[in-house]
This record gives sequence, C-alpha cells and structure tokens, in this order.
Amino acid sequence: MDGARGAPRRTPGMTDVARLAGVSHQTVSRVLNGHPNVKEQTRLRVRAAMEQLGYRPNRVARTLVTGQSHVVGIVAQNTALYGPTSVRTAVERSVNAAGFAVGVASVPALDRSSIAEAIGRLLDQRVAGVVVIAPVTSANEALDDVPDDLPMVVIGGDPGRLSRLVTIDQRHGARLATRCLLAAGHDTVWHVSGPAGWYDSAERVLGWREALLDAGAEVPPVLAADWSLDAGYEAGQLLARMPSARAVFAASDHLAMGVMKALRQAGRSVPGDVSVVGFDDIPEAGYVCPPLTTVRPDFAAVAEQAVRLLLSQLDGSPPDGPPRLAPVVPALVERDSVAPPR
Amino acid sequence: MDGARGAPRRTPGMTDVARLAGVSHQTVSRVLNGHPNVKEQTRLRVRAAMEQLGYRPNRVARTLVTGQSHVVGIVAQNTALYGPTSVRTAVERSVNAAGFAVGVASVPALDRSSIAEAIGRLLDQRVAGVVVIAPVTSANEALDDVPDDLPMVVIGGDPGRLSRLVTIDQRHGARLATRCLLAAGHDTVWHVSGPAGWYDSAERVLGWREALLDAGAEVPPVLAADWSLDAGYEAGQLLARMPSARAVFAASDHLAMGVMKALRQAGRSVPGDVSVVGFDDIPEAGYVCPPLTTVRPDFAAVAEQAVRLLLSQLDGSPPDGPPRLAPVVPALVERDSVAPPR
DNA sequence: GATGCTAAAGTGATCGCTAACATGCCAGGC
DNA sequence: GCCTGGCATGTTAGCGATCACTTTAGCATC
Repeated sequence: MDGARGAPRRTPGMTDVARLAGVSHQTVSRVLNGHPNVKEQTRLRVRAAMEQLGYRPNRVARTLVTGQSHVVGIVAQNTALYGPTSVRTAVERSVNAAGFAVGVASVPALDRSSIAEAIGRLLDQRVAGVVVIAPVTSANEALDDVPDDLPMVVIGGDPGRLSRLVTIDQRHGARLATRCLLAAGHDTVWHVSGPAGWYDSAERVLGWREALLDAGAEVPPVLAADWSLDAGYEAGQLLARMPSARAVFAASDHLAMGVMKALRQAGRSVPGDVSVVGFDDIPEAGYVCPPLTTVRPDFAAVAEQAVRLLLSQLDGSPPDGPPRLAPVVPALVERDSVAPPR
Repeated sequence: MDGARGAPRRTPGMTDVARLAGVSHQTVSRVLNGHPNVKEQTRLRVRAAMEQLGYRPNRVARTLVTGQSHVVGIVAQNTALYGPTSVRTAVERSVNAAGFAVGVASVPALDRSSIAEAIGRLLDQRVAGVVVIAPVTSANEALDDVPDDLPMVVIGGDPGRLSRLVTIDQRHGARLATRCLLAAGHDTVWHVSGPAGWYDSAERVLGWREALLDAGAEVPPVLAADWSLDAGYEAGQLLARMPSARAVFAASDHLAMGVMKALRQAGRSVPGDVSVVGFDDIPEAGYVCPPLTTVRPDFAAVAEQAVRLLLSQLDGSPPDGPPRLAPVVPALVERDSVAPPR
C-alpha cells in the first residue's frame, strides 16, 4: 500500500510561491499577470520565489476561472494529403506565432456529424476559437450548427458563404492553368476533375470552363476523378485513346502524375503529343518527367489571413464583422509539361 | 452599455442539471461517470435533465480536480514532409481511437530548447502523456530534461535508448534495399544519405554498409545530402559523372527522385544504366518514371505501438516497465527502377 | 424493537487560479 | 481634523467538477 517510492510531492502552486515570498497568493497572481500596482521590490521577491520553486502556472485552473483557454482548435481531416496538410501546418505555425496553443480534432471523414462532434469536443475544452479546414459541402452544413458566439474561421469552405471564410482563389488558378495551355496554341483543354463534394473540384471546373468560354473554345466533357494518383491514371488511359486530346488541365498534381504515367505507357509523349498542367505545386512537381507546369497556392498566406480573422473575432469585434476577405490568389509555375501542338 | 443582445446566459453546469432533476450535484456526477449506486429511475431523470438543458460536462473543471486531462500531447516539427506527417497523422488517429484528445506542440526546429519548451507548454496544460516525434540527436538530449513521472513515448529517437521508444527498423530497411540491388547483379551500391543528426540517416547508412560488407562488396564513400529533392539532384549530378556508379540506394524517395532527374538529364537511363532504390514509399513513388523500387515503413503500426506503450504507462505500470519493443520492420516494394547491370 | 448492513443519496472540502471587494497607508485639500 | 483618493496588499468568494465523508432509507436479523 505504500506504493510509489519517493514522496508524491505535487508541483508547487501559487500558495507555495506566496508563502516563500512572504506575500499573499493574490500578489503572486498580480506579478504573474503583469498588474501595474505591485512594488518593484515585491515583484522581484516573488519572481525569485517562482524561480527557486520551479513554479509553472497551472493553465487549467486559469482557464476554469476565466473561461478562456488560449487554445485554438483545428478541425481537419486525418489525412496526409499534401494540400490539407500544408494548410494545417501553416495554420499551426500562425496560431503559435499569435501566442496560442493548438488543440487538434482530426476527423476520419468530413461528414456533418463527425465535424459537429469534433467541434463539440473542442468546445468542451473551452477553446478560444476554431479553425475549420473542410473544403467540402458536407462540412459546410455542419457549420450551421455551431453556436454563433464561438469565434470561428473556415478555410476552403463554400465560396458563397459571406463571412468568417478564407479561401484560395481556385477559380482564378484554374483560369491561369487553362489559359496557359490555350496560349500555347491548343484549340481546347480537357479537364480531369477532383471528387464531387469538394469546393476545390467545383471551383476549378468553373475556372476551366470560364477560360474556355472566354476564348471561344469548345468545352469537352469533364473527366471526374478523386484526388488519388490512381484515378488520374485511369483518366489518363481514357485520354490516351483520344488522339484529339492534346492538352489537359488536371485538378491536382497527383492527378497530373497519374495522367502522365498513362500517357507515357500508351506511347504518347508529354509535352510532345499532349500538354499537361497540374494544381498544387507539390514538392515533387519539378522532379517528375517532364517537370510539371502547375499552379501554386500560397498556403502560408491563407493561414495568416485565417488566424488574423480569428483573432479579430476574439478581440470582440462584431462576429459578423469584416464582410468578406478577398481570396488568396495563386500563381502559375511554368515548367516543361506544356508545348505547342504539332 | 447594454452591449450584446440576448442574455449572456452561460452554459449550464452540473448544479443546473441537479436542480432540474431534483437531485444533488453529486448524483449528477455519479450518473455522468457511470457510478453503480444510482437508482435507474434517478439516472433517467438526470439524463433527461441533461438532454433538456443541452448540458456538456466541463472538461477543464474535471481536469483541475483530477489532474488528468485526457489529452495526449504530440511534439513534432512543423513540417509537411511525408514521413513525419504520416507518423503524426497515424498517431493522432491512434490517440483518438484510444479515447484521448490531442494537443499539438509543433516546433519550428528540433533543437533541444525548442523541444523542452514545447513539452513545458504541454505540461502546463496537464496532458496525460506525450508522444515525441523527433528522430534527431538534438531532440534526444532534450528528452533527458523531462520529468521521470511524465508518461512519454519517443518515436524515431536514439536506437540506443532503452525504453519508451518506438522505431522503424531503418537498418533492416536499408539492408533490404541494398541487397535487392546486389541481388540484381551489381558489384556494389552507392548511397545518398540524409542529413547528419537524423537517426534515420545514420541507421540507413549502417544498414547499407552492413549489407555491402556481408556480401563482401566494396564500400563506396557516402554522398551526404539533406531530405530535399534538390539535394538528391545534386548528388545525382555527381553520380552521373561516375560511369562506375551503376546502383544507388537513396535514403528517401525524394532523394531518389532528385538523383533520377540528374541522371536523366545527363543522358543516363534508369534502370538501364543505373539502378535506383528509395525509402519511404511516398504515394508518388509508383508514378514517377520509372516507377520507383523502395522500402515501405508501416507508419500506422508505429503509431499503434507508440500509443499502446503510452497507455501502459498511464495505467500505472512501472515507468521503466517493458524493456524494449522490437522495431517495426519495413518491407521492400519492388517496382521498375532496378535492373541487372549490362 | 433495537441493531446491523447495504444501496442511494447528500454535504462540504478541494483543485489552483482570478475577480471583486476590503483594508491600511500616506498624500493633499477643504 | 476629516474626508477623498490613489497605491500596495490582503481576504473572500467563486469557476465546475470530483472526492471523502456523512446521512437517510429499506430490509433482514437477533
């Protein structure tokens, strides 16, 4: 029954510091929070006592009384996909830079109930605010359930949403990609799209179509895929059988890689026979053969904007405050996978 | 001054539920924690009251009194690199599956003070335990500073460490890769290594050398790089100038891709002139040209082992308990980047 | 009918902190 | 002299749960 050897002496609290410094615990609290009305001499004594005891303030207790945890929750899908991961990483960095800790509620899938539950879990932890990375329609519905007074920012949600949203201008990126192929002299551009339900997919289709229409080009049917390399490969096999398909805009670099592999296997060269443009600028993009022309979204900028927007809500500016931020515009990165038709 | 419309009615607490159900707060607590000695009828009344008020237990308060937060902290570098990200994702999944929430302390760099500080931040949040993903020597030092009684698991740390460590058998993976090239008929195998300070780098070098020595093959000098594609490219340029280099084991798929690009540019074909094997099995590996033979670590298995190990510490089994787990063994994935010399 | 035992509930203290108010002290103005 | 007021500090009351007791009720036993 005497159990663990070594006294189970718990970590020192404010009272311990106070006793050692010969003041009341409240004075210790004041020193801790930088309250002005403390004599310099006292402050030093308290600081010394803290040092000596190795005192660390208990954030949990503080959170209980203030109701503010200084933790920002991130809701994201549990995936290693490049895009979402990059956004997440960038958001974490920005959140930390703003002096907040991060709590993660990663969900297996982005359906309504999973997201609602994830937000609930974060709420139970009394997070100060939430960043939701959920660029799919099903996620958007869940967002209606969240209490109005919870500071929140959505990344990559419904572009039709009016507030608390930060996005990349997917449509503009898609236009860039398509125009680049058109400018190389192609009559039209085929499109391998991402999965249904993703705003990224839908917006990229829209941008592609717009660019085609603007140029008076024919609009071929969309080849629907998901985000996997395999799906790109399958779409590529289809494309390889159509000699008229000479230019392809793939909705992601992974899809583009799949397409190129299928094309290569079918004996069609890139960019000789077929030009290809991707989207995301994954690190590998410049190292496949041929190096892939693609569109680069600025994830860091998105994250910064999101955190800034969240912070403004925490500062108590009206919840429906800043009407709508301009989406972050991506840039075209030209490499060697585009050539004129021959 | 009347500020927000709508009474700032705070979220209901146990007392509110108790009042509505006509019991004491303690009974509510008992219902919440599934304590046996509660009459079925009472239990139902309390449940109904909770439902009606939309009651959610305050985890913060619970943590304060129990000292247990049911949050597992993850310390990891803030990066989107495939390996670390995959591990992290897998760990989050396992932690969630075990019924814990996750708090992340991502650090900009894996140096000693950053890690110590990150752990400190997590400690302040009273995390139940910590998973440190830090496969570098500088991180290992920081681990000596952590209090003995904090449940902790290190992923990818010093293989010499005796306990609380989960690793991938990097050395075995490297042997697999090297032997595969040797088995194809090559006299020897060159190695492009990861950056100094990473256990992954060091272990892979060791495994490579072992396999060479076992086969009685000559051991060429190591070409040191970091994890970037670019570094692989540079190493590849070197290799391309050495006609005798016919087989290369790159310490990661990214490095392999860089090497292959340089080789291709120099007019040397893979695997015709030079065979290449990578490490990691990134999703793109099967889609580069030629599809890359590589070594696949089982990240999910590592994560599960880590969480199991952590949980066993939480359950109060002795801190220095299970001596040492066997490292997770990776598997060779054969594709088309290896061929006999000609 | 007093006693004992157990299930089902209640009471009060406590976790470590902050907020609000109370106190003591010393300056200045009527 | 006494009030007013700003400092520097102490005191007390929570925040919302759990924990260690105590109390009450119900029933079998002596």
